[in-house]
Amino acid sequence: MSPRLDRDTVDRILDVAEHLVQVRGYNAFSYADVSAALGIRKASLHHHFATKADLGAALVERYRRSFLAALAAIEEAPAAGERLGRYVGLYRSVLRRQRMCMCGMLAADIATLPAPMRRGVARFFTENEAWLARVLAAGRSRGELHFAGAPAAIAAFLVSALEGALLVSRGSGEPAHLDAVASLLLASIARRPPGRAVSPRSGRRPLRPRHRR
Amino acid sequence: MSPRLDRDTVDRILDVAEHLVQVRGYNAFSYADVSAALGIRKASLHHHFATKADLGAALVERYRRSFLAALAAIEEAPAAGERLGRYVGLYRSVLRRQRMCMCGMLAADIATLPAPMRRGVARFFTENEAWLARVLAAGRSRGELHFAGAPAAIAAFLVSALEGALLVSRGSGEPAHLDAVASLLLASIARRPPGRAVSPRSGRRPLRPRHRR
DNA sequence: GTCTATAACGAGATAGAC
DNA sequence: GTCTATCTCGTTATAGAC
Repeated sequence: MSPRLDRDTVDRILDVAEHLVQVRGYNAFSYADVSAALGIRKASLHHHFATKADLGAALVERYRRSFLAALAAIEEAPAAGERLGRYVGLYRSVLRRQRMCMCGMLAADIATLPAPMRRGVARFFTENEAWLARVLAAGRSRGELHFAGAPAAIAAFLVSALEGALLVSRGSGEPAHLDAVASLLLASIARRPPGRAVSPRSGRRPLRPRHRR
Repeated sequence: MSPRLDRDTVDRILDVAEHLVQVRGYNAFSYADVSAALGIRKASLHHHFATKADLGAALVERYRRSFLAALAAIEEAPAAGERLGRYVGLYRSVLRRQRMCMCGMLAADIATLPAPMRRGVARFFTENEAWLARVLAAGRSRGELHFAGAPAAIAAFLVSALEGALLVSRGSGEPAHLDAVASLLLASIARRPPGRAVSPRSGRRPLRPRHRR
């Protein structure tokens, strides 16, 4: 009975566990940590998630779905540039909250994860890249974006750069790292301003902050 | 006495531990793992590294120095393009050996590391980027490379993209990921062919595989 | 659904013989 | 320098009362 309360507890457990994984990694958080944060006993946690592997699998599944939902929300923006800006914003927000992308963190832990978690992590990245590739392809065909090569390759590139920027920002203790990378990424793909004549050096300037005409 | 044998044992311990960290992370390897791999008892390991924190600090220090040495070796190549190619090759080699960059891995674990390790990891990234920035600046001033913006920003960008490519390659189970990213990176910085006139669309093409011309 | 209590194990670390 | 033996603690997990 009382499926409502049950649901809530499960969600609260997942919230805390997700945060812990994003900050400490899968192997450096325990039921005791979740227990302390929630004011609930370890044994009670096992009632909701029998094993840590079960908890981990639920964690990945929820994160993946919620990320996909965020991507779907971004598609409501009509302009490709806006979509990319918001996509990058997802990563900025992760860093602002002093976390790592949960699946990026789990990618580091991959060798130690149970198989269902590994599959979920792989799926997160392939779906993430597939979505990006669609946005890129649509944006280019509408003349809103400018890049050469396969959208899938650029998508892989964007995901790598953003995940890496989160990682290096943590490692170097320099949060501005991500902003520098994000600016370069967006500028290198944004449409060149159409009014601008082709000056000899107009070639490539991956640096300027976006918007601007 | 017998400092020779001592040295060797220390090195073998560090070799095994480094591998374990690159594959499993700092929190998912133990003295028991090293012990088993080396055929030496746990207590003997403690003779060489009193605590895991000591072992970890030595690990970071050695990795950082050895990476710097690899960078110094790369500088023997006179051409900037060649230097960058070899730099990217360092990352390719890590992936080929089915590992993660050790400091990239430790960047994920950063919240759980003892302070000396954290400092070593941060230093690894700043030195790494500083070296790259120098290579980029020199290459551009000699007309061998082509990019806009501060070399330091591009350096941060390259490191992020490569670390991220290693990470995502692991997470997605798709090793080709890194190759795609590496090609895009090198192409976006390589010198534009001088013979080529400035065509209306020559603007920006971060995409095409280098050489050609 | 939550609790207390406890089992079973592996981790990092130490003492002291050889 | 390496060993055996042992300690202490934290971890995942279970049993069974409330």
